[in-house]
Amino acid sequence: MPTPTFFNLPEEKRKRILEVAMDEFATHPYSKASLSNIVVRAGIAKGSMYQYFDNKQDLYTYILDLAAQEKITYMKQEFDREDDFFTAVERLLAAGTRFSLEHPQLGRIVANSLDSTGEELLHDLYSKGREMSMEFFENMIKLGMEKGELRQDMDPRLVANLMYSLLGQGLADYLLETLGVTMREYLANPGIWKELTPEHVERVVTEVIKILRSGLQAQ
Amino acid sequence: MPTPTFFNLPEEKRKRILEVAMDEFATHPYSKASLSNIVVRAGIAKGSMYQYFDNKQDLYTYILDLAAQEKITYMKQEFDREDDFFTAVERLLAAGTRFSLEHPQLGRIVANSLDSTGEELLHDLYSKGREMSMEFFENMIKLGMEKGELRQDMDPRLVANLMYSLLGQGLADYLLETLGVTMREYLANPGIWKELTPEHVERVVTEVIKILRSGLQAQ
DNA sequence: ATATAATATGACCAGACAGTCATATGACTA
DNA sequence: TAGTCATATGACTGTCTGGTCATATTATAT
Repeated sequence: MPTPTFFNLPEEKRKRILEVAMDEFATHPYSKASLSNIVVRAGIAKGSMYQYFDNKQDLYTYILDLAAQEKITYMKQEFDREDDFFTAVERLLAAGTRFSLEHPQLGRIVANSLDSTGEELLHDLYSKGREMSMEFFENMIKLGMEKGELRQDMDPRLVANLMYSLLGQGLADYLLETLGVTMREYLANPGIWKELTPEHVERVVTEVIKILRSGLQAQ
Repeated sequence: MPTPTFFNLPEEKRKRILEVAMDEFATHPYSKASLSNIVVRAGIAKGSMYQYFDNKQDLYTYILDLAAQEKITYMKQEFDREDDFFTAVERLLAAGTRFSLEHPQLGRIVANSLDSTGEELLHDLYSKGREMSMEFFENMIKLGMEKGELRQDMDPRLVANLMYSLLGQGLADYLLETLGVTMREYLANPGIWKELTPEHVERVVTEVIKILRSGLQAQ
């Protein structure tokens, strides 16, 4: 957690530091992100950073938490526990994809945290995030089975795993790819979002859900 | 590419260097893998490494290529272009999963290369691998559509994307998870493989294919 | 104006990194 | 034995890293 000093900072300065740090962690995995680089870009002294945060990990976890909270809030708006399974998944997938396109920086920070390989220091933190998602999915699936919306000859944990793979960053990446834009380029210039209207997102999401519902096989 | 000197090395020494380097690149992403660490563990001088390879990237690309070739060879054994779509996917998925469990080191090296975020240097190389897989999937899908095995109201590119997400490292990870083992632990002690028989893998693969075929929805 | 506390600073440190190079060792040839 | 070529070596360089700390600046209160 940041020190009280950090919260006493004039808002302009505090925001600037956060923005720069977010950009750094969105464009580099934890171990490659550079504190030295951040402080230079934010126009503050190295020592000052250590008046605000204990160390690199403290800064990172704070920022990851901010990003994750923002995404969760965004998704919760879209989630309605009264929805049937496929409607719920459709809305979650649409919301997640829109979030990644509207807030690519935050999206990347969260997405980076989902691949725990190679960051031993953060492995526990990262696992926790994955486990929470998995549990959420698993409960949705079990409920869908009880309500008779889903086939019951499946292992919920396995299905949750498949959904986790499917519903991640993948769809946003696919949409950018159809425009010939890499996520890297998009991060640097998100103006291209104009072409990716919510309707466009919705159309692709609908197709994915149709597949999730009925499979690939010809009738 | 390695220098002639490297290939002139006594086999024992050459193998030892490769083994150590593979382990390093399997357990660390490119930027975190340490040449200094490799040479110490392999018991050779730093300078010697530079008699064998131009630089770190040269060593890495060589090793990634070895791992990828090995996996491709393994998968090709299992692939039969006469198979119908779902049989082909089933066999590919089973083979890929078995490969990751039988050769976790090679599997990790390849899997690490599939996430190009944060390794700007290697971005082009990594993209090429992804594009080749995607093209392969896309062709399979188009063929399946033509043969009437698959629904034809889907965008092949989108389906290829979904398959790419689905058929990656995910299933091997899931299987390890059901045993309460992380990939990290498994890499250090692959002896646990005994519990993960090919039949076990086949059972889970069959379930995934059933879902891929007919979806999640209750009939 | 003075004293006290909060904040800002950047030179500095130790460690790790990829990569270099002059020198040493060995092996093979004449 | 002398000479030539391939190979091996590890001390060293330059650069970057996260992190520290004595000192300087600023704001607050008396």
